[in-house]
Amino acid sequence: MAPSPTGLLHIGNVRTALFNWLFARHEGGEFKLRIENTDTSREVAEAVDQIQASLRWLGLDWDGAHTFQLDRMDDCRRVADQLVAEGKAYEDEGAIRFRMPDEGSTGWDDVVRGRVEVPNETIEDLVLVRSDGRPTYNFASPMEDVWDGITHVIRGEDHISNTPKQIQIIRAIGAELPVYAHVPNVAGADGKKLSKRHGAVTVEEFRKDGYLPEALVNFLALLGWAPDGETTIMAREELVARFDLARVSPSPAQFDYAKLDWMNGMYMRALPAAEFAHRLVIWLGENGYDWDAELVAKAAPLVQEKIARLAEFPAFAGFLFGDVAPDAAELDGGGAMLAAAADRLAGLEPFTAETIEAALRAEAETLELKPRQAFQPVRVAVTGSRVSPGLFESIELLGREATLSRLRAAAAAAAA
RNA sequence: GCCCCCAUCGACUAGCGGUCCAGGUCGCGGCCCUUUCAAGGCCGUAGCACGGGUUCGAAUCCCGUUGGGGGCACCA
Repeated sequence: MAPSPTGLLHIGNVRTALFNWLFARHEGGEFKLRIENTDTSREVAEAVDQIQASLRWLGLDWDGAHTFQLDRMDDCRRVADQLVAEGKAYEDEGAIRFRMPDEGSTGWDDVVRGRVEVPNETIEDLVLVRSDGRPTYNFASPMEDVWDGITHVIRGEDHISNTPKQIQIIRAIGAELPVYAHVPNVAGADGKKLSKRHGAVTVEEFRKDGYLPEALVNFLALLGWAPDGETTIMAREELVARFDLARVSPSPAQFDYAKLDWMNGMYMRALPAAEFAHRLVIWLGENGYDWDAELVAKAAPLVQEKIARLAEFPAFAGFLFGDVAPDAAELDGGGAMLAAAADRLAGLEPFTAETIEAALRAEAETLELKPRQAFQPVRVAVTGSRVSPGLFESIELLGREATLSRLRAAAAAAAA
């Protein structure tokens, strides 16, 4: 994988990186991380650390230390001089340009696209070394592929037009060509390049939105690849075991956030309760919520089946961690039920979901209310919302004291 | 303008000449379950871009059209 250190990792690049990683792990090869920093003017200081943090979070581990393209500046310079000496390149206003052939064509067998052939007359003499001595990407990149013994170059389809240029350079120095595979782009719902206006695009944003890395990886793997058309949920090991570069589709895929949400929900529900609670605690901590970890752990089982992303937790279970402000209009004339519920719960022993449910159902019957009519005002009063985790479990967790004060305040508001 | 790439339900895809009046998943609609919301179960909706070939036979092969994407930097 060869990102340029210009900012946060884009999800489209991650998908490409994932294909590289899956391929390398499946084949028992190595996955290398190279930072392409020959454009010093666009470099962002923290980018390298951020890129590595994102890859680690996703579990895409690379082999050996990461390398910097600019470190090969002198080596590139030497090769360029050699090419000039051989007449294969020439100086041009302080820069060095490669002499592209004018006739014939340059082609390769792309693993995902098949044979690609480009007429040489459409390829310009490209700059190898800038007038300030720094090599360009199109020169340094193939050179590094050769020096690092890269066997497979798996990259985005935007590099297709660079490939014949890089092939010509590698041929000029008499080295062996790597295998090329150009994977399709990832587009937004409108078919255009995935960008901010479509939603989250950087790994950090997905993390902040509460997606699980294993769900994101599973989803991304299916963007342009499928093992058989039937299997959808696949753990990391299964993805590695079944991944096949040749089965990657050549047509671009649209990023479907709704399907990602569904898949993330599947992964969250499949987590052991303790692990789910742990993830919640971590996420809350990373996102500025200073909530009691023990209470979070107790609330976790109540929400595990009901939310699709960790970030939904605060809105859904926040009533356990702070005051609520129910909308009087939503109490829906439940004054009698609210007051009676408070009375019933006041002396209830033990105070458990089971006994709470029995008490409230008994009251509903007394008042001749349907469950829905009876419980909804109570839910609004206690949780501050018409949508919440299970009512009785929520009340038990909230505790008698807070529940009674909320019920009484709401009863008063409903009566007013 | 030139070069390259792509084309199956709204989306992701299976399909690599007959077993496809096209299968799976998401979404969407309906029903069931139900204290809300979800989850879960059942049922349903919807597609081979178009036109020519090749062939006994085409979603599958070839050509063209149309549509979409990418690239034409001393960016990567």
